[in-house]
Amino acid sequence: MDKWVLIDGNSIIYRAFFAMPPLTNSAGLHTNAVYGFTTMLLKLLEEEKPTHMLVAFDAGKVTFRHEGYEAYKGGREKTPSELSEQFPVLKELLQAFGIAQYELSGYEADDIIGTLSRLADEQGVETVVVSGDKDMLQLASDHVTIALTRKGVSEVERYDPAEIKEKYGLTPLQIIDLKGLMGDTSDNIPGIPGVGEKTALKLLHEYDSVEGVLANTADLKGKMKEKVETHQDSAVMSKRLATIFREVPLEKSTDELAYGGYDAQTLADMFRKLEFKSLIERMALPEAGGGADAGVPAEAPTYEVVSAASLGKAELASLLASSESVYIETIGDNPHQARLIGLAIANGERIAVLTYDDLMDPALSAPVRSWLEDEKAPKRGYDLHKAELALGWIGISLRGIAFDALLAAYLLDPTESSQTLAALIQRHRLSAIQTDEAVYGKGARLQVPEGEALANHLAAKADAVRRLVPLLSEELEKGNMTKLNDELEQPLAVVLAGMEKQGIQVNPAVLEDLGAELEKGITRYMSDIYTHAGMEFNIGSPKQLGEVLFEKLGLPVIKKTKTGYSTDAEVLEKLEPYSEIVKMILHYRQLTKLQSTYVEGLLKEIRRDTGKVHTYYRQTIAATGRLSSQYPNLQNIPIRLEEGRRIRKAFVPSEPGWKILAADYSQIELRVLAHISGDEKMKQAFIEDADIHTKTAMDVFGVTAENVDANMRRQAKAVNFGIVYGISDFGLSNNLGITRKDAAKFIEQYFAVFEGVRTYMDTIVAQARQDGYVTTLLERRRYLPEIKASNFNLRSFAERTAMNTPIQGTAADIIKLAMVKMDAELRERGLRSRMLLQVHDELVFEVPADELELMKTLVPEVMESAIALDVPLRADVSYGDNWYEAK
DNA sequence: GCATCATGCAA
DNA sequence: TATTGCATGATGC
Repeated sequence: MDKWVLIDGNSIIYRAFFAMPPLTNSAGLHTNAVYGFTTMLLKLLEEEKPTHMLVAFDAGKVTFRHEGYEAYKGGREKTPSELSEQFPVLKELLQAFGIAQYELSGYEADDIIGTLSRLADEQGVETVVVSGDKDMLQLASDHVTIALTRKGVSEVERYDPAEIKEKYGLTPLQIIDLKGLMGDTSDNIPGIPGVGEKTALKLLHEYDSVEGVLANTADLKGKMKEKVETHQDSAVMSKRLATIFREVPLEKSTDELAYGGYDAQTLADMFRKLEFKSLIERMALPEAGGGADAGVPAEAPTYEVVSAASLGKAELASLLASSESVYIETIGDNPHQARLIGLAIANGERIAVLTYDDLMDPALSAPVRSWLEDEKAPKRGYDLHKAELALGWIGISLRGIAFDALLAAYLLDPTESSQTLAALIQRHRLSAIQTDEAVYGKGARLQVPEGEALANHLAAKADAVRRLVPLLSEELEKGNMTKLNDELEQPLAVVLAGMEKQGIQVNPAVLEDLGAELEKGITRYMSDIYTHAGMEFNIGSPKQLGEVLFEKLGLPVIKKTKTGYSTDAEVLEKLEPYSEIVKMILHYRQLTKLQSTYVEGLLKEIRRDTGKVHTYYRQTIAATGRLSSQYPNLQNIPIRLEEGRRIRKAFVPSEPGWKILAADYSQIELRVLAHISGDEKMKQAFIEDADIHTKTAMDVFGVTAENVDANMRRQAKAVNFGIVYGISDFGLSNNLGITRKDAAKFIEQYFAVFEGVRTYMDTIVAQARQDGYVTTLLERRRYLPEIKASNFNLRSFAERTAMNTPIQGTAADIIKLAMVKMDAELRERGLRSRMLLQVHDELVFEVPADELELMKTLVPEVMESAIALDVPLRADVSYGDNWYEAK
């Protein structure tokens, strides 16, 4: 049985372009639309198993539809160059897939598809038409189903005539009448002005067709009658424009559409050119390519893989002494619970592999263990931070970390989504290694091989590190980041591991009591909400909640998400006046959030044996240079509302009589801004240690300190925040609930006062445009390729990022410096106090009573002197019996 | 089982 | 259509 799949190429590539995040290969070619198209193709091939396939394209600019209506498809924005450059690529890709493509001068893709689907219908061939355009529904029939893309491209929704009937109450052909009445702004088809989908459907249910409506205008009333009568011609013309022409003189026989599968080698070469690594992986395409610029194939290893067990004592000792790299393998995302798989130690010719079992055999592993723990034996590796934790939990302390390829790769491009070894190797055009997923599988299918397969993979990774180290070092040097790496990030990794291993004590009783209290509140609100709604439903489901609020109770819809009604807190606050249920829902949300994320979530993370939680700070995630925190995230523990703030009472010292001491930078980001912009007015404010938001209000509103009221200060504060985030009038207006015009006025007034800030913002954007990147005070770098995009949204985002990253990133640099210095201070002074947490602008310690007075001065001193700026840095310190009290 | 979405917490 | 993150429950494949 034949099965045809007909694809509307133009429609799908457009959808793909706007649905996919920007993506370029290393040659700078945009590939996102082609990527999206490809994922859709793969899905179709798998699900439909077509015998015949065709991708149709529009040809030329003028089609028969323009005869008599020149404005057809007028008013469309020009295709962005980022997309138009992908058309030839797509056509090449289709060739590689072996899929037929067709275009015919004077006709659009949908006419070609219309004609072919008519033939399919006549011959009774099962056919699927794929498009993003609802017009295509008119082609549906007993044999032809229409697959419309839905959110993204790879997901489609299928329609046969019955489903169209169900959804619209129309036959496929009536879809044409629908468009005749309602028009289509994207094609510049007018329809009847003022008639939208709702009205059009109502009319069609009554009168069947455009002609039917026009013949019965007498039945209509008022405005509606007037509109329909005035725009009769328009409706008729619109219907004509919307009608897909199904008699195109095809110069192609349907035999030419036969699909015989793709050639794996050809496709792999194409994917490599596009750098679709994940797809090569997913489809298990061959590694080596025949093409000129195909990826670098895996070469025969230049090293010998040996089991450490098979080496003589002397041989092993000499290999360790001359080691060039080490790779330590763990499985599991949380390094505190990760399973240590094994390790490989490489010098040029020989790579020794130890499995976990080998490592647990004291006789065998003693020399390796002492090498790992030897501060003087330099280790060059990959993600040694994680390795240090995993080793730490089995009683081995990793010392002497000299270079970390992951950290270096992050500094070289902190936005790169994949920093895996396989990806790094490929980016540097070194001979390929297998991905972890290919070797281990993932999720439920995760299976670590034994013996040689595992040894070879570990060895390949150790070898990969060995080859990457000199390349990455050199690139760091070129980017002026050697010092940042060697003196800040690398030492910090060790400091972080120490903090993480130490952990922070959590008192479960505090959480359990709070949990019991929350439970009561949750039960109460739940029953109140059910009573008020007149039914029971899952309040936690935005979908069900939306149905209750907006359909059952009829509250006004404020905002929509891409899947339905929005019910977020911002929306609910606007709905408060309409129904008492809204406030209950807000309270319910607040309590359940605390219960599930903070009470239950935190309890789950407490180690049974020690009563502590051990977070994992990730040093290679945030594009700005900040840390992030996982398992649990201790950087988002509630503080703003009292109810949530009480969670902090559970964080206590791990030794009796000790205190929790916390110190936070005051206004560090605005101080950084004052420094890097050099704005005199702002610098002066900090030199005087003024309240910056009040000072801003005074200057922007032109009043004296006494005349700054709370509202003025609040607005000034919002503007200051906006400045740090890369301001836009839209963003500020949204935040302050004022018009965009007023917001723009505010910003203008602000810039009139802080001229240096304006100059800085202009300069940094220009610089980003010129260099392609921005830097922080310590030369941390972030590339912003989209600063040159023609797409307004992409470009604006890049511009805001250019403004924000040097500020947020420099603040991150500074607290990281303070952490490294603080750690050294504690050591050198032989103090027992321990640094436990970092929360972006705050450091948290546990401190014995006899060190409290010293630490109260030492911590802020170290933080304030971490770096000298043109304005003073200020850190406020506080302490108490738990984190809540340290406020 | 897995990915994605909506939501909300922090700086 | 304001910057950077992470965890949760619901949902749909």
